[in-house]
Amino acid sequence: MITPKFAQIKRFIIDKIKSGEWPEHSRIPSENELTVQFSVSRMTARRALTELTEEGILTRSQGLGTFVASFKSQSSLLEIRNIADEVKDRGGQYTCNPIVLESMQAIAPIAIALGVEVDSLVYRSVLVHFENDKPLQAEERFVNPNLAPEYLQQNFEQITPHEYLSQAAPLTEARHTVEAITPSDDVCEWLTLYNLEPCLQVIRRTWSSKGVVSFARLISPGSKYRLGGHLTFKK
Amino acid sequence: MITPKFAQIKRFIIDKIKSGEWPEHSRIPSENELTVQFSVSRMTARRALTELTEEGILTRSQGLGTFVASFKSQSSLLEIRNIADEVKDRGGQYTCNPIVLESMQAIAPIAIALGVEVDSLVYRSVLVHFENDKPLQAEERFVNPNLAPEYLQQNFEQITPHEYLSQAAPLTEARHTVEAITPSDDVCEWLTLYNLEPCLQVIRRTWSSKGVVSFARLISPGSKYRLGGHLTFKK
DNA sequence: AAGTGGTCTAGACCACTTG
DNA sequence: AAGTGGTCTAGACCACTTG
Repeated sequence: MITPKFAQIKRFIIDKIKSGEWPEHSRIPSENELTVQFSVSRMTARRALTELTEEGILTRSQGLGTFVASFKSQSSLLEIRNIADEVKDRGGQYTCNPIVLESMQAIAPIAIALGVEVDSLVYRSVLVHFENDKPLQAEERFVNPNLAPEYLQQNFEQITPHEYLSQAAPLTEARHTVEAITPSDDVCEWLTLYNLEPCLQVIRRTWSSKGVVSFARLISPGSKYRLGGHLTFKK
Repeated sequence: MITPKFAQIKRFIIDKIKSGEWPEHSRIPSENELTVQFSVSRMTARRALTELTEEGILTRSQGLGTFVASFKSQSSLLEIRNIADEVKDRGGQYTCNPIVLESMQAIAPIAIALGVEVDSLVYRSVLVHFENDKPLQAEERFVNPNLAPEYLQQNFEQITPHEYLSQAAPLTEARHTVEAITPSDDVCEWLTLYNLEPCLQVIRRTWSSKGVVSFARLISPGSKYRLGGHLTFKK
């Protein structure tokens, strides 16, 4: 099996919604109807509906049915933006300084995050993104070599890791955590921080259809970087 | 049935993690082991593990097992959640300590953020949210009195400002910025921080159909709070 | 009464990892 | 070879909403 059945049903529903055939707030087929239509068990149809509900695309009501949620509520607080574009968009001069580019043996937490075997080879890059020659963000990234075998051959002064990986293995999913940290010695060196200024750390795992592509720590001085977001609610 | 079985298993796992019995990154029982232990079907044990994984509490690897993820509190960047629910959902005891509840004259930045005239009266509240009697988040909020005239009469030990305002003036829109800061003296006092630990600050403006309802600063110790997010890409 | 979603069972086959 | 998580089946009973 290449694409799981529940994923096919999700795709089918998303396509109906995107095409406009199933408008906002309209009722969509019930679990039982999908069960017949796709010749699957109810648990499988249900999984598609449950996941789309968690993703904010559908809403469900016991006894009533399943409905298309409002489109507006789907905007995300954290867009995945390419930092080079971000800097250029606000008129800054973007440069990048690669510091490390290597293969290494994955210790357990990295192997687990990447979904590879412990001690297998993974790629690691460390680079610093500059805005107008001032360090804006340090990026330490671990890459699954199976999904991006030519990662180490790239010239990261020309293309950001995020740009390259988006081409090499199209993203299907990302998870992040955001926290405030005291920078480690490494980070202070990378960002040339002389004081222990609070830093904003984003940890991001990205998936393509074949699995986890990479696992990155993005660290920026608190005084120079913030994240912004915008949400709209239904009704 | 009062508490579903999958929820009981989730609670069991969370308790083990909170008690320290199952430390960070340790392996926890497999689906099959839980199946025996709780006399449930594998699908039910699996549901508990799947949901905890989506909540960022566990990580899973095919062939390897299921592991405890890091400890810090998580919240979704993609939705506006009520902090009381967030704490309760992970099995913590939620309490709230209101510190300030007053009307004041709006200085310029606050008046602008709220869309009212400079020097007009606005409401201000400061309260601290506790998880298991430890300060988790300080909240300083400025409220537009035209849209929530009875704000100061509420008992914020019973209902959070966010809950109350959601009822009083249904939200239509929110904007936030997230950044890492060094806590001010005020914040250190509110959170009883003795060191200048980096803090995560979320600034949030919320709108109802009639305008800006409130403007809040939510500040949490970096060691105790993180935001999490989950994105799915569509094609 | 009929349909909906919510929970659950007791199986099955599979891909993946480890000994 | 044995254990792990990932997908799936064909049923079941339930609470809830509607006609």
